Amino acid sequence: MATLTDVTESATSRGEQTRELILSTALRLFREQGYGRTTMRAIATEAGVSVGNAYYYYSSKEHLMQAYYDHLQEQHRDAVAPILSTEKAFVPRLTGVLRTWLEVSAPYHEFAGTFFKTAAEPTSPLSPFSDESRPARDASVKIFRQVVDGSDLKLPADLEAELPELLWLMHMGIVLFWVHDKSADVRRTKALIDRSVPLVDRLLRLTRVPGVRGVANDVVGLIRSIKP
Amino acid sequence: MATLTDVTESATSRGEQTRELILSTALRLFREQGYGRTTMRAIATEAGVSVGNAYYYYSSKEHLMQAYYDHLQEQHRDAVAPILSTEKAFVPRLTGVLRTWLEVSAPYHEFAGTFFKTAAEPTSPLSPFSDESRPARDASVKIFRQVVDGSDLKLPADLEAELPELLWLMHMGIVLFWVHDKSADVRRTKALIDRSVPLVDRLLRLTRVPGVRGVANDVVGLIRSIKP
DNA sequence: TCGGAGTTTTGAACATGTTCAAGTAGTCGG
DNA sequence: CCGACTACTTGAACATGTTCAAAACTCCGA
Repeated sequence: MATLTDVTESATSRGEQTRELILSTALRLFREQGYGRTTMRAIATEAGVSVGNAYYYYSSKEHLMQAYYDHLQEQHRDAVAPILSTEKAFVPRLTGVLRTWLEVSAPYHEFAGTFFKTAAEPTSPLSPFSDESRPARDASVKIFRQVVDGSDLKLPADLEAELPELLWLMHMGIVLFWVHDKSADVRRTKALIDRSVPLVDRLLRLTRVPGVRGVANDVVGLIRSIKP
Repeated sequence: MATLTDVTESATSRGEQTRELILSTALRLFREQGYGRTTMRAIATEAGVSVGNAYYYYSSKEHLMQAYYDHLQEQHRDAVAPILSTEKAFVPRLTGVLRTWLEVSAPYHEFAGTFFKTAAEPTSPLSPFSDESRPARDASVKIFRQVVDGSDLKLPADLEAELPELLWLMHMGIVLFWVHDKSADVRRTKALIDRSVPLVDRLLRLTRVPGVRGVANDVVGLIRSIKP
């Protein structure tokens, strides 16, 4: 609960407490019964407010999820800090960041599917590509920029500039895999991380090989050309 | 209409006509007003049946979309045949297949977002990774297998075996990009295809370079290890 | 203290996907 | 032709996200 109230600066107007009460109740119910089975009526009742009041603070059920996403984001950023400040090698840095995300998100694995469902819709404000979630996305990319900058990697400047976003994309891919991962203790996702990170490392270092550098340049050019 | 009725073998039982009437009405309304704004009541009314009857044939609104997806699949397979039988070089083969998908799907671009939204949910039968959509997925992968097999590519056997699925994955990525592409005439998606295909081609041919082959082998190993 | 402006709260009403018990119609063995 | 079995059809009822007009509350200046 404390983590939730910490998030916003101390109550600015009357309703802040109600807002947070609704949010924490919603997150709890989402976790306990899944997103689909949690009704707005249930959230309102459990929080001791009316349905209309819940809508006064969160204009839709999806927006409650958006709030969850921001919450997750902050937890991840905090949990990752010690790794980034101690570890210097690229592989453990990236592995650590990705596995930490797994840990932070674990309680929500079951209902995460529904989250990414709505996130996949381009018109949804929850889409990871939407303007509305730019702050969260930028914050996430920033983490990967730290992964790159603080590491022992030596890369061509242009590739290094694009790399954080590419790693964020990789992260999104892993999240997609995780959402579908039904193995015990998400073993398969963990395996994916542990095996793909060293591979990325090798690939990146390969960019020094003459024949490969050309392709790498093309990749960078492609990325740049399709950016909005 | 013809394409729709062709799909299933000639009427096996009484209700087949009704089934197809409902489907074609639904697809038309989806196209005309978008998925979200098309109500089941509207579909039923327009098709001249009751709401309950629509549910007798399609157990949910999502299943109507599943039917649309199958329909699209078949159109793509047919439209792609001439390319696969004439073109021999890998780059134009793959480019042709991907751009043809764009053409076939163009009328549905607007409401495709909603489609892929539900498709992204792992528990949905519409998920491209679900058992229920395995037939459609296999059919799609098969197209990419033809792209590889009929081309001038010379690759290590294990990589060649995995390549069709990898290309299908690439296709999914492009679809995701397309869904979010708001540029006129989906120019950006077309650019993505035209630039990324030659890049893939170069990457694949690079696997002959000694230093690269090791990485390629690891990629193949990784793919295999995470398959369910 | 009073009145009003802004903020918060309420719950009934609405829209729409979905279910279901009941009805209808075609079909087949006798 | 009859009865019954299956296939099909119906529409009212239900569940739940969302809206909204009205009420309640808070705060502040006169």
